[in-house]
Amino acid sequence: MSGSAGGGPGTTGTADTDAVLRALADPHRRDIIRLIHDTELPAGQIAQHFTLTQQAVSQHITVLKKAGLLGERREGTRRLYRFHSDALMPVRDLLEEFWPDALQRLKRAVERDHPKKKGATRQ
Amino acid sequence: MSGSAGGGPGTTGTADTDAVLRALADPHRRDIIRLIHDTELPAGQIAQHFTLTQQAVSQHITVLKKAGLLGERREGTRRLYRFHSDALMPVRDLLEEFWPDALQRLKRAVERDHPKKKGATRQ
DNA sequence: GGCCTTCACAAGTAAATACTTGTGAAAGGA
DNA sequence: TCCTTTCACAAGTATTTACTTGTGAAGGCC
Repeated sequence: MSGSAGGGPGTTGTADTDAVLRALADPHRRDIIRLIHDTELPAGQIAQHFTLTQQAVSQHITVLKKAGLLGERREGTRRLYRFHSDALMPVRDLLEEFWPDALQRLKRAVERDHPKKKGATRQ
Repeated sequence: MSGSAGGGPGTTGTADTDAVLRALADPHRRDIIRLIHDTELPAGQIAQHFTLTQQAVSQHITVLKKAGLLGERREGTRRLYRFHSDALMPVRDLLEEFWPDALQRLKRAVERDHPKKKGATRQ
């Protein structure tokens, strides 16, 4: 059996899976992730990139945070957010379960794009 | 820029991505996919596996079908459904974009589990 | 102290979602 | 032909979602 990240009872992390997939199923939230994918950013700067209100973006951030996709670090009055890639485990597990062949293709794609990098796994 | 599956204007298939992720973000629908993952099944038999009404399951099937995750084949009064793994492309692309390291791990996992299988990609 | 800035909490609203019951179309068997 | 099976369409409802405006708490600067 694969993943089983959380410590919840029941089956293999269905609650997590739900939260993560639903969090990702919104273009605004995916854009937020893109913004802070490698750069840590304060909430205000994230909000500036959208036509939404500051509060709306804050709510999106909350959804992402509850799904485990965002980490928060307070610095004075500001709150800096960064992406938590580990939370994508349920998505990976789902792909692995539903479409194992995709992994073979991905493997080849990765080998083509990142020729011979070794053990670059962070965290 | 990765995938870009569809032929739409705008960015990289956001509409598809939304539909697929939202379709997957429901445990009932994921169970439906598990049921027909390798076996083709008529709607009625799918419905029997749930405590929901036949109509509710039919609605879930419609959602999955609209997301491209299910294919329909009519045979007499019955409608047989099968899983369309290609529709998971947006999910794969998302993983690739957001978590490239995961692919490295998957690659290793696949190599461990399927020692030296070659080009087993169906479709 | 007062006054900014940064940001989330609260409440309200329109639309979407996940169901229910009721019904009828499509196909096959008597 | 009528009758049954299989299944989606229709309409109604409760809950959730994606936003809005209003507000107040937390911290830094004068």
